[in-house]
Amino acid sequence: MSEIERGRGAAIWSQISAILAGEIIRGQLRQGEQLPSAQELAARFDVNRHTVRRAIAALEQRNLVRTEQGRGSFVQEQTLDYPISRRTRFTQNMHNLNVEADLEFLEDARETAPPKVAQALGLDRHEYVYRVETISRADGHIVDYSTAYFPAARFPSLPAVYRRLLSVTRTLNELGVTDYERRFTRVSARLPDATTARLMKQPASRPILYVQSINADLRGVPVQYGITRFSGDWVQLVLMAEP
Amino acid sequence: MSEIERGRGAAIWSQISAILAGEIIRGQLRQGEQLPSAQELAARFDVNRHTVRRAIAALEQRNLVRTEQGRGSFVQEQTLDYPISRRTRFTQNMHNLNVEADLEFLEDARETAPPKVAQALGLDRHEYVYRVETISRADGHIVDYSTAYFPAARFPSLPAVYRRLLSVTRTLNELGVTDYERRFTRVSARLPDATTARLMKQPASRPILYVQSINADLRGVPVQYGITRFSGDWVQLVLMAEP
DNA sequence: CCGCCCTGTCTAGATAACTAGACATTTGTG
DNA sequence: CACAAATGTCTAGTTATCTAGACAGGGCGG
Repeated sequence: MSEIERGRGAAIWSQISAILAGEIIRGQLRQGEQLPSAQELAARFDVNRHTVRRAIAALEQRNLVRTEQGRGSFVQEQTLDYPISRRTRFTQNMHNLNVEADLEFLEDARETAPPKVAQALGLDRHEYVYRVETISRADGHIVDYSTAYFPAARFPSLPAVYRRLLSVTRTLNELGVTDYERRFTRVSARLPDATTARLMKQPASRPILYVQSINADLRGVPVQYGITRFSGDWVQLVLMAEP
Repeated sequence: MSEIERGRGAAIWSQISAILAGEIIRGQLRQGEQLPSAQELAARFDVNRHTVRRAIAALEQRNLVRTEQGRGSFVQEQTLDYPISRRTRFTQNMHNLNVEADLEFLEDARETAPPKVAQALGLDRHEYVYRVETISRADGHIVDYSTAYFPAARFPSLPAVYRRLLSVTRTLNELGVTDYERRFTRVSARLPDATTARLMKQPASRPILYVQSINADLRGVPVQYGITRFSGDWVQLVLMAEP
C-alpha cells in the first residue's frame, strides 16, 4: 500500500501529508468527502495519532482539507487546466476559463543576454535584453511566476509599455507585433529554488512545472523567451492538437 | 540565498541535497565541475559538516555527483529532452536521441473502462478496454512508467500482439491502424504514489511529470488513452511548433 | 440525555537527526 | 618529503520528531 519510509530524510508526518495530498489531487478522495479519522489513519500508516494530526494540520494549511471538531476532516479542492497551444495567451486563457486573472508586476531590468537567452532569441551574446518578472494569480491563488526576456534593440520602449498594459499580447501589439505564436515549449517537473518557493508562497518540497518557451512573430523571428513556473499541484497544462 | 527551513518536515540534509541537485539540474553547477568542499558547504548553509556529508551521500546515490577521497565531489549529470508533438512515438524518439531504448512489459488486463478512460476513448462505460502497463528505460535509466488503454472491441487480439512487438506503433499497425496522431496531452507535476515510486525506483519525494494523452487514428477516432509518468528530474518534454 | 466517536490539548519518554570535536587517510603541491 | 586541504570514521551531547497515554470537549444518533 502506501509505504512510509522511516529515516529517509522526510519526517513521517510530512510523508503522510504528501500521500493524502496525492490521493486528493488524483481524485481518490473526492471533493467534500470525509477523510478517515485520525485513529484510522494512524492504524493504516502504523504511526501514532499525533503524527497523523500533524499531517492533517499541514493539509489544512495548504487548504486541501478543512477539519471540524467532533466531526472529522473533509476534502476541499480544485484544479486548473491551463491550455497551451501555438496561440497561448495568459489573459485570454484565464478569461476563457472564467476565472478572475490578475497579473502583478515584480521588476524589470535591461541586461546583456545570458547565453541561453541569446541563443533562444537569436541574438549576439553582447546585445541587451529586457527581463520582466511577474506573478499571476487566478481567484486569489498563485498560478505562476514568470520571467520573460525581450530583445531590447527591437523594442526599446518595452518596459514602460509593459508596466502600463500588463499584458504580453497588448504590449507587443502596441510595439508593432500584430500577432505571434509559440514556437517552442519545454516542460519539466522540478522542486523550486529558494527564491521561487518564496515568491510562490509554497514550500520548497512541492514540485512546480518549469516551462521554457519561445514566442516568434509571424515571420518566425523570436520576440520573447520566457521561463514560467506553474504551481504543479493544481495547475495542469493541456496541449491540444491543432484543428 | 538558499534558505534552509528547520523543523518543516524535511530533514535538513535532505533539503541541502535537494538544493544542490537543483543547482546541478539547472546548470549552475556544470558537468564535471567540483562542488565546494564539505567544510565550505557547511558554512554556506550554516550546518555541521556531517550534515552536508549526508546530503552529498544522497546525491551520490542519485548518481548526480561522484566523490573521491582527498580530492572532492564532482558533478555527474545528463538530461534527456523528450519531444512531444502530434506524431510522438517513444521508440522513434529514443532512436533519434541516439540512446539505447528498452521497453519492459509489466502486465495487461481486460477490464470495464474506468469513467475517465471511457470518456477519453469515446466508449460506453460498460465496454471493455485493454490496460497495458510498461516501463521504458534508456541507457539503463528509467525514463517512464506508462499505463495505456485500448478499446477491446476494436482490437480484440491486442494483448498478444503487443506482448510480441512491444511497440504501440507496430502493434496498431498490425491491427490495421496505419497511422495515428496525438490529439490531446495534459501535463502536470506531481509526487509519485507509492506504487509509482517503487516501480520507478525513486523516492516518493522526487517529482514526476504526469502526462495524460489521447492518440487517434486519421479519422479522429481515439485508439489509445495513456498515462505516462516521466522521471521529472532528468526528462524534459519538448513541444515543437509544427512546420 | 446518554454513549460513542470524533477532534483538541497536555505530559512524559523513546528514537532519530543534528552538532561538536578529535583524528585517520588520501591527494596534490612546493 | 612535508604540508595543506580534502574526505572518511569515530564518540558524545543536544535538539527535534515520534510514541504512549490520559483526559477535555464538540457532534450525532438511539
